[in-house]
Amino acid sequence: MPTGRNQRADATRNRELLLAAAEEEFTEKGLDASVADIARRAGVAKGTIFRHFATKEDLIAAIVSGHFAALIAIAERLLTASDPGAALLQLLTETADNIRQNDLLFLQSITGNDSRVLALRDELHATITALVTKAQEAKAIRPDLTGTDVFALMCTPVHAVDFLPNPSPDSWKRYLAIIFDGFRPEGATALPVAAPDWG
Amino acid sequence: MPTGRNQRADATRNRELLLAAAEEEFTEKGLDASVADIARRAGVAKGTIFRHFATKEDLIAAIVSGHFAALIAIAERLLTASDPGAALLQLLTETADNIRQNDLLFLQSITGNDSRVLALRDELHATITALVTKAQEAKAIRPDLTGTDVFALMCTPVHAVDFLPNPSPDSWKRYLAIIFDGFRPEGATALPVAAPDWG
Amino acid sequence: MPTGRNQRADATRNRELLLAAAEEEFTEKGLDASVADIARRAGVAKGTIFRHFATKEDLIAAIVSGHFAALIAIAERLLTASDPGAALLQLLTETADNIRQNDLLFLQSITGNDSRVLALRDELHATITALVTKAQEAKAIRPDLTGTDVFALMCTPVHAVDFLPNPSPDSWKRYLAIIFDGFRPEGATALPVAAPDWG
Amino acid sequence: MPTGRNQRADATRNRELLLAAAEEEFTEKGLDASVADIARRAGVAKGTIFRHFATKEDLIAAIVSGHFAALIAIAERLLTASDPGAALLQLLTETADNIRQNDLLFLQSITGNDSRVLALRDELHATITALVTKAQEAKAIRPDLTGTDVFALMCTPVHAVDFLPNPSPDSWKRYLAIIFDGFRPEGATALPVAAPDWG
DNA sequence: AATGAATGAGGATTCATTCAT
DNA sequence: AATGAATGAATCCTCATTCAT
Repeated sequence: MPTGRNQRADATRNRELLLAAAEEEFTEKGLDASVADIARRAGVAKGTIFRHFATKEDLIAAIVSGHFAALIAIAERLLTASDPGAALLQLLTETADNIRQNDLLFLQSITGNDSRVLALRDELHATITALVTKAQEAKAIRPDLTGTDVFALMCTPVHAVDFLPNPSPDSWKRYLAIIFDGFRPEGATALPVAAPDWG
Repeated sequence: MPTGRNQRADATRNRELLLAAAEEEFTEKGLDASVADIARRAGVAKGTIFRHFATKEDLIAAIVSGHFAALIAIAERLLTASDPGAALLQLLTETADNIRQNDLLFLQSITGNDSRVLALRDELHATITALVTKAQEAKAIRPDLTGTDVFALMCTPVHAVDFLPNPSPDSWKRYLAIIFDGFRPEGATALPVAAPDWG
Repeated sequence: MPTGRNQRADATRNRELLLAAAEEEFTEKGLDASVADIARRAGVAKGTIFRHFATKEDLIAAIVSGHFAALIAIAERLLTASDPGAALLQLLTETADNIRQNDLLFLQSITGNDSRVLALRDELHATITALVTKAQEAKAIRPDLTGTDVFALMCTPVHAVDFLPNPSPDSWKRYLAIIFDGFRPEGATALPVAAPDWG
Repeated sequence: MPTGRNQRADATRNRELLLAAAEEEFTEKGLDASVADIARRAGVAKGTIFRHFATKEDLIAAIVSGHFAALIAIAERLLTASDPGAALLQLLTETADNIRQNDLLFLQSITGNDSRVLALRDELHATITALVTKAQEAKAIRPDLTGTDVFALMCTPVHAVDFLPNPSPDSWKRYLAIIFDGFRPEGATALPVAAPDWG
């Protein structure tokens, strides 16, 4: 016996289906994935997509927001870890793993105006910065590194894999290890340019 | 009255104009830059573009080929340098600098079928591998690194900058330095996964 | 707990709310006013509108019917006035005033098939014809004018205002006066074409 | 042997075909006539319409402009007539005749921002005002009438016909005669409202 | 070889209407 | 009776590509 609650449950399910379908389509076809294809993949009518997301851009913002939120959760959890250096490496590992399945990095380019996305991005940046500071106090990473640097480099291991002819699903771990080795405090080269501002 | 020779000269010039205009447009607007805008920027008619490049994809392949060729030239020149470690760093620096001006990375996604582009990419990969080997023989970089690894990581300094809210034009130098620090042989962490195959 | 009676009362109220909201929306946005906006303005769900009016066209027909009914009431009241000429002018004045607030003229274009609207229109035409005849018997207006003529010209004062760059709300009175001056019997020009048939 | 000139001639012809088709479609279906239908009627592809008119609104502006230009030509020609009163009547006659075939009055509603249309409208208004002044100096029409009044009333004879169940193509002449009788100077009623401003 | 007009498939979005709850 | 989610046809417009000149 379906209640009003059930109806809402159906709509919620459609929303999830759409987000999932959109992620897959965007991953496969990039930003030009069509709303029609997303709807088809989700098994709903084209119009339904606009009930849930007023605009294609809104849909993208929702996806990006979801990922940022997930990354924030990861980072906050790691903030209480006992070994700050390991925690930072763990953050980068989980981040890359989260991103690896759906490389939505390019989606960010469109969400530059969405205040919700921007707020989440700032929050993630702040949490990462806190983690970086802790790791530096523990002398686990080089002292000239900033949270902004880590934020910028966070996705590069996954991205590096994209330039390979036959990307294997695990190679990002290799590139993360190399980059993290660049974070070591011992024998670090003096950096040629000052750290970029965040805001 | 233009002679056959002159006409050919004009056509060649148009080709160059179109390639230059296309690079600028793609840099500014990404893959969605329109053929019409490129033609307008080059100062030729829309139809002319298709006389030179059968397809928008062909045009992109031509651009990407040009950049690969430039990178190959750089790499080959550095092959004869006396300090192989410095040469490798120099390669990555010049590559990033070359890319920074016209980020054509996204263009690669489309050229996966173009045999000319693939051949050039293979050639670049081979030259980089030779440089890497020399640097390893000189013990300038860690021995577990492969040419494929360097190829994959080559663009990441530039890409990292794209994730910053206010990208400053020089920040890639900072990220290249950090990543290159990860190439140091001393105290390198054992890499968790094997190097990916190239072909 | 609403009883059957209460529910019916609610439904009636909803119908009125919808009609009022629809008039406002149509006035503001023309025929393209959306059913969704009307529902929102009325404070009911979109589905409810279709319980009351099977079709958007039906809703429009209901509005037009209401206005025709109002005009009929005005005309019938004036049928008993002592000065038939003044009564005719009064009819045109009240009509224009009624129309001015909600220009529903454009709505008529759609209701050409609705028998209820057509019947009301015929009734209004008949009443106007009676008023015209009385005015002619009193020699207040030119004898070659027909009820059909007056019906046709009835809305023109309001419409004339629409062609002005800055319409002022009272200008229709000016145009009604001018047109009504064309109704004067003295010195009337012979009309070049016969009066149109009504049905 | 077709030259560049011929090609241009073809394009010009398509432009005319499109304008004609658009007028017919708009006349039949109102502002909601679809671009696709217009293209089909003109016998060209949908895309062609946008080569000639960047926007549906632009197309409408072109139509309205054409009509305003025609009316201006009529008015200017009549400015030199010997009998100014007859000239004014003639203007209204030719205007109505011009408009009768394609009632594009409603199209004006959309062109409120198009400076070209606005300029033509102002020019027409000015010319009409000149004609009115001349007619008043000749005591052919009432002295309290303005060019703005005539502009506003210009289309009403045609519009009146639209409210008839079976509009006959000539009835507008009847309504023009009636309205023009309202312009007579003798026995004119004092107008209840001041003449509206133009700009 | 160059031009630019024409083509038509494809894209995002809107909206009247239907339907499950 | 009311709700609001889902539908899918229709709309304006864009753009790579073709073609007549």
